[in-house]
Amino acid sequence: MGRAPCCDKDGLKKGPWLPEEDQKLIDYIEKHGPGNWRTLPKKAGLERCGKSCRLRWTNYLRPDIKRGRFSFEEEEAIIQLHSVLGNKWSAIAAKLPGRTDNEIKNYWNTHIRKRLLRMGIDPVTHTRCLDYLDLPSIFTHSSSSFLQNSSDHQQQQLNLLKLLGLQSLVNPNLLNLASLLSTNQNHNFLQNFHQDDQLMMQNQLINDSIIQSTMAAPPQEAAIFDEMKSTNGFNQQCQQYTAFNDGPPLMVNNHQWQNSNNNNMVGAGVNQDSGNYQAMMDSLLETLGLNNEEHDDDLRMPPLLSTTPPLTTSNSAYQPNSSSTTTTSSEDHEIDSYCQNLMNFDIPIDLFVDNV
DNA sequence: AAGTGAACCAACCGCACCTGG
DNA sequence: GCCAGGTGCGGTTGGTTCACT
Repeated sequence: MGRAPCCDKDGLKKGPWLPEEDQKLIDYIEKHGPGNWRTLPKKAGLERCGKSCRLRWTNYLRPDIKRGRFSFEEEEAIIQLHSVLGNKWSAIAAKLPGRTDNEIKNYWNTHIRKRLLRMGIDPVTHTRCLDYLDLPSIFTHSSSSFLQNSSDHQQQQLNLLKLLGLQSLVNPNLLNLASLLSTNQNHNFLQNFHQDDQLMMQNQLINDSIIQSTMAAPPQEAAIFDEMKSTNGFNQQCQQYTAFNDGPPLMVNNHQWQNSNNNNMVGAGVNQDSGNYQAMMDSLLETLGLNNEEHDDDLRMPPLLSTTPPLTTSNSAYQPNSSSTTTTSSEDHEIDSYCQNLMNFDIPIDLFVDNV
């Protein structure tokens, strides 16, 4: 049995609202308040369905609606909130006074989403896109620190395939968790909160991610995450790790946990911390009766998530200095670089986020 | 000036959740 | 606990405007 329609649509008007209709709706709501949307149209003398009236009021006629172009600050808030909340437009709108979910959604789809794509950033995951079909240019991308760190071409290719394997084979939920725990994106992002808020939010994000991952993960992975949740000091150790390291930890040689940015692996503290992380993961696996050789693929951290220099090689990726790509206006250029900064989470959003 | 395609955005649609009987 | 109505939300559509040829 299907649901009954929200109202009898026979004879009801659809399409754009006329000024007279707007005025009737405004007059009625100012006098009686929004109330029951189903009965409102009849009482207000409108030949519209209640749903249409509600939408017109909430998206257009409400007195507190701010109209006009989105400011840089608003755009910044939208991107950052979207990275945390996803397509929860109403939740995002709740953090931006005067803006409606519909308006934000439209602005995202028509402006921000395209801009991020042009910059080679996946607007869904907020991580860099990698065009797997353009492998030759990846192999010849000499500016990549990943390749610079390898000694010979064969090793470079081997590492690259390993890298791609990490990106494509690991459970996406694990990647999310891994990036959450370890990337400097989130470190910088969290850095901008007061310490208490920071700890609270980071724990919340970690717990949410673990819950989400556990729900979607196969039984063995679920068991690992249950253990992670119950392991004393796990969150604290992750925070310590991200506080000292620029990039996500990597599992190398099946046994060693290592900072992804080898150049920074020189300080004693950093090495010590890397060792702590490794010890943590090793003890966790041992507790579960697992060992690294058998399960490292499941727990390896993704090296490409945010910390490595741009490895995006898609033909459509935004390349500011490339003459072969479509040129953008200076304004777009400016906004693009602005967005690039946003993706590093260097700009505080605490003005917009009370509690996430 | 006319034609065409892209961009924009208000509005619609269908689903899911909430709530009261 | 079940059901139906009310409401909110996210995805999509289609009309209008703009830019380009």
